[in-house]
Amino acid sequence: MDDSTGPDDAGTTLDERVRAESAARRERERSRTKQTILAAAIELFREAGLERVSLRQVAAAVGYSATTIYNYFDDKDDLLHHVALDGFTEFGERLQAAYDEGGDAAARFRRVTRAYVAYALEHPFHYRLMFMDRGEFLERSAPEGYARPIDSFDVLQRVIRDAIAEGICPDREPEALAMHAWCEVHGVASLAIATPYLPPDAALDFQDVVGETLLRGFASIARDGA
Amino acid sequence: MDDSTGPDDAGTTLDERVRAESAARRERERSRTKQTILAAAIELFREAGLERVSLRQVAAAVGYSATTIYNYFDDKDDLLHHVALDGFTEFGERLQAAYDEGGDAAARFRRVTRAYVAYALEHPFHYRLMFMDRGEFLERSAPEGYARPIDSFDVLQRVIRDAIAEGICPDREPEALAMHAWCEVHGVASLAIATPYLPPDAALDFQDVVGETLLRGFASIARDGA
DNA sequence: TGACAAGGTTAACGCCGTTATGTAGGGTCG
DNA sequence: CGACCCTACATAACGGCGTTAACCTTGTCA
Repeated sequence: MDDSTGPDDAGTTLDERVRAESAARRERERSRTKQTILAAAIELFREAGLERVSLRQVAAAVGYSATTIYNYFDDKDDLLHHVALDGFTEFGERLQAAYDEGGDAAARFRRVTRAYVAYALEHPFHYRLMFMDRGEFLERSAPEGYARPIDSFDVLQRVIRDAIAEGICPDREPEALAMHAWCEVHGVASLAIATPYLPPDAALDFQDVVGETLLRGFASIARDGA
Repeated sequence: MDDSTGPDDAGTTLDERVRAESAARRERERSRTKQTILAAAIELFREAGLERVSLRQVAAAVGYSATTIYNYFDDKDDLLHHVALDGFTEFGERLQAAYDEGGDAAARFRRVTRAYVAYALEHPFHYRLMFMDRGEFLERSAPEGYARPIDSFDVLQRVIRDAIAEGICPDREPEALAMHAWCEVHGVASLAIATPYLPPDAALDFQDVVGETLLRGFASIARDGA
């Protein structure tokens, strides 16, 4: 907003510039501390999930008292939201990367859905937090600098649009079809994570079969109608 | 086991019979109290989920002190396990009822999968506990008198066997195909429960579409091969 | 009668999230 | 320079949690 921090602004006194510089430095310090706390929370969370993340433990990990966390986050929920946002960002990037490898719609579908399940298996605590325990984080507005969680869903939707364009998917609303695909992959991922009957080792191969069957179903409807 | 409580057993003294009767009565009392506690826990849980179920609150609801719960359950986890078992029983019965309405395999598939999602929507806290938060309960051995959780899965498996028999499903291992169907319905159910992007109102209709597509996919593979 | 077990109690421990309160230090300004 | 205030931390405390230990009461039984 205010650009008085520039070194050669006309109409600003030295005093004003010093003050602005100082405010900016404090802002940076503050942001750095916040990142430090968040990093510690994420590390604890990655290791052992929610049970390990208490304000007291996070604070101890960074050498602060527990109440100091409240200087940087509204409450524990806000801190967890930031942990989730960290997950959404990496998750979105991985889906995007899988999409960007190119190929036809079917190839993209296979890679993106596989990447989806792979992420869940590699980061089960994050996946739980984002899509099972605290799904409401999905539509909580993200602070500046964070990927919108919904972006991951956009990747799925683009895959579907490609598939429609290639005629291997019925010409319905892409949102609904993408939601359909989401149910697929989420079903596989979450059962693998949360129940003993779909062992994580087998889940990726299983996803291949499930995904292929969905492609067959879509193609069948696209060809012969509903 | 011991049938000495019968009124006309030869070789038992009056004393023995009185003692046995008394022991049996104590056993009944004990079981009744346990059921009372469990019922209170289930009621609290149905209303507000895990957050509401603390040993202290359950105890208060039945007029005991918190520590008394430990006379009837190992710990909080054991109590929750029993709450889950209650859910597994009703869940299994509803799937079974849907199966029992008859019809061909496709009709049974539609009804059972729809009943699956319907249960999840009606009892979201129970569904969360059973299949999302504490999936390990699925293979924890159930105490006497409780349905084996796995029985619900058996219903799905029977539907698949019927479908294979009718040729609308590829002739693969029924376990894997049932797991496939499980991923389907669990994906729909759990996204509807846990995330804001699949509204519960729409989930049942959505399941119809998803289920139909799976049938198409299975039929396509059964017809043309993988 | 007297030991004993069963079923209940209260007290306490160490966690937890959160709030109220204090304090040390630097920035701002008369 | 000194008064002030705001920021960034700290400590203490509250109520709630699961759980354990210690105690009491009461009915059973040798």
